[in-house]
Order: sequence, then C-alpha cells, then structure tokens
Amino acid sequence: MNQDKILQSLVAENLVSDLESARGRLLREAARLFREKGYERTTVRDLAAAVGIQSGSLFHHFRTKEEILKAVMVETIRLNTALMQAAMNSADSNREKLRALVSAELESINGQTGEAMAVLVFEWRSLSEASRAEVLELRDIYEALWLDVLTGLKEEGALVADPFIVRRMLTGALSWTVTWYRPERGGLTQNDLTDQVVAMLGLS
Amino acid sequence: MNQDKILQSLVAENLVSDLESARGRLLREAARLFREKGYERTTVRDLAAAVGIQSGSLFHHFRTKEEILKAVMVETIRLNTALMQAAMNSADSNREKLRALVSAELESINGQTGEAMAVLVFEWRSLSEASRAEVLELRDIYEALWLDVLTGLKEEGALVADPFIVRRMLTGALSWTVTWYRPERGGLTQNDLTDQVVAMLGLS
DNA sequence: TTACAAACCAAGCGCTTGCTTGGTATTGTC
DNA sequence: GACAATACCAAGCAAGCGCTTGGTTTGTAA
Repeated sequence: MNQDKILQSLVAENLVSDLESARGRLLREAARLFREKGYERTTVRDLAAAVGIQSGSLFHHFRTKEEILKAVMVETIRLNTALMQAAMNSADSNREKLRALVSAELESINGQTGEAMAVLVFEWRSLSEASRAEVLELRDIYEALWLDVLTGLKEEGALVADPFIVRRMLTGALSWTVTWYRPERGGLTQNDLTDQVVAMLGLS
Repeated sequence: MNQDKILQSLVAENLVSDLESARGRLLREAARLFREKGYERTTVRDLAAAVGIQSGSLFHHFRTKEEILKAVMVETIRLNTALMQAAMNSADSNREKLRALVSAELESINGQTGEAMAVLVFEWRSLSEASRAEVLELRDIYEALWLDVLTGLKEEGALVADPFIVRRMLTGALSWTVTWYRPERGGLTQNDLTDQVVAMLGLS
C-alpha cells in the first residue's frame, strides 16, 4: 500500500482533511505559518490572508484559533502513524523494522508533512490542557510502535541500552534534523542519513 | 577551576549578571517563565510580578521585552561556553574530552541553567533578525569546541560518521532530554546518561 | 424557480499587550 | 547632610489581538 493510498483511505474515513478542500488548504497554510513564525506570532488575519478570505470567516470553519493548531497536530499524527504502520508491515526482522521506522520518521519530518511535524515539536505548549491530553493520547499509539521494535531488539541482544532511552534520544536527534537537514542542497540523501542513524546505534 | 569560580570571573567581567542583583533575579525568573509558558505567552506583567515590581519598572532595566529574552540567551551561552572550555581543559585524550563535553552539556540542560537552555532551544524564533545573528555568533564559538573534538576523533579513526552530523544528532538528542529527563526521580543519574550517550556512539 | 444551507464579507467590540510618562522613594558618595 | 543617580510606582495610551455580529453571496437539489 503506497503513501497516496493511505492518505486517501484516511480522508475517506474523515480522519484527515482532503488537501483540496478549504479546510485542508487552511491547515496546510496554518502549518506553514506556525512553523515559520510560531503559533502566537501568527494572527488569525495572517491565516485568513494566506487562504484569501477575511479573518472572521475563519471562525466558520474552526471555533477558535487553538482548534486550528490542534487540528494540524492531530491530523499529522494520524497520517504519520498510518504511514509508519505500513512501513513496518513491509519489514520482517526487527532490524529492518527499525530501519523502516527511522526512514519513515525522517520522511515525516523532512517531507510533505515536515512543517506540521515541526509545529508538533515546537508548539505543543500553546495547546490548552485538554487539547494537549488529546494529542498526547494519539502520540502514545505512535510511540508504542517504536517501543515494540526496540524492546524486541533488546531481547535479541542487538541493543544494549534501554529501549525507552534510545527512543527518546532518537526522538530528539531525528526531530532536530528539521532545523538543519536540507536534502535539496548537499549530497546527503535521506537514505544516507538513515544509514548514519542506524550505524550510530550499532545496528547496521 | 570550579564552576563557582568561573561564574564569579564572568560576573566580574560583566559578561554575566550576578544572581543576587536585580537584573540577575529578573533574568532567572524570566527564564523560568519563558520556559514554562513560552516567551509570547509571558507578559511583562507576569515578569514584573515574579520579581515583585510594577510592569513599567521593568523598562528601567531593559529597553524592550525582547532585550530580556536576548539577555537570557546571551548570558546562558557565555556561561556554558566557559564551563565547557574548563571541562575540556581538564581532559587529555579526545575521548575524554568528548565525554566531558557530553557531561557538561547534560549538566547545562538539566542543572541550574536548564531553564535558560530550554529557552535557547525553543524560543529563538521570537528574536528579531538582529538579535538572532548576535546569538548565533556566540553559539558558533560554543559549537567550535565540539567540532574540534569530534574531528580529532574522526582523524584517530575512533569515529566513522561525519563529525558535523554527529554533532547535530547529539544536539537534538541532548537538548531533547530537557523534555523527559528527571534526575530527581528514577534511578538514572547524569553519569549513567552520559555513559549511555557515549556508548551509543561506540566510544565507551 | 424556489428553498435552504454553507461559505463568506464588512465592520467593529472588548480586552490585552508592550511600552511611556511624570513623579516619588531609596541608595550610595563626599 | 546635601545631592545625584538609581530604582521604583501609578496611571494610562495606542495598537493589535481573538472573536462576534448581521447581512450577503454562492452552491445544490427539488
């Protein structure tokens, strides 16, 4: 199952907005602006201008500005969880699964959903307590994928360190790539980067 | 030269504010609030209340709110650069130096200056273009320390991966610890964590 | 054509924000 | 004890913020 198919099925289930719809376009622009300027520095007037409507008209689609931020985050997690699930299913051994996860997460961070992923990393403090809990719940599903594989590797003896710690180090290292990795310039492909990460863990 | 001595000499040179002074207390409270709520969500009234003065009185010490953020960042980098310098000087081999750097950075992130370091990681987008350039310049000095050691290890053959990439992965992994590592609860000491990081790089 | 909902506009309200102002204590110095 | 300089207060201004309101246009289906 390729990436487009996964996206389409999520759209069909109403778990992710169609990029062609008004809502989808708004969320994409919101992710771009939130990443570029930060959530607080982005005004509802900025958001409206980015999609060519009046600021008041935003509130026909979302009740509050924060709801827009939450939607960006929730839909991004949903999409990436599904993508990771699929990437893992096409791998057999735990080693291969880990490589698939690293590769998929790098793709999430540096590919199409990159801007939204950056928002997820940097803007969670702007969520209300309630929204934060909701997002964290979704993230737990996502994290469980990682821990299953890392725990498996630990049991096989392929991994020495604690799976929880390794995952946390990886979270930091991988999400930080968003601040420096530019695949378009410089010879380092996403595959090379995946290799380096796997090698760093002594699992190549 | 111990940590207190280093701090004292920086204070004497007017590169870092005395924690006892009004300015120093304000910067510490600012770091706490900026980390807790984010720079944008922290108002000058919050800041003033935290040190027990009126909001207008802040502007006797700083010309703008942004200047407070910049001061938090600049002083933190200055202090930590000096601490890292010292930690490195008391190590002989490049392996030991790397361990000293990792240990010192973990201490920066999770010790006294932890709140300010988190601000440095998460709030740089709230700086004006000019301030950002100023902060980046200071950071370059700091980063040069790391690259010297990592390049040395590469030349010795102890490191396979690219020093720049390793440093960037480490930056992400180490600064991310601020979001999860709680030395006070749980058996993992800062030394244990340093061990795990060094081991992860195959340099233990 | 009619009916109705969804999508949007124009205007602006009420509040909070960073910062200014004019004046008053407090402190250090000779 | 005079006298600055420093540190602060009380009050409030102008601008920008998220969001609301009442009304108009657009799309859809009978």
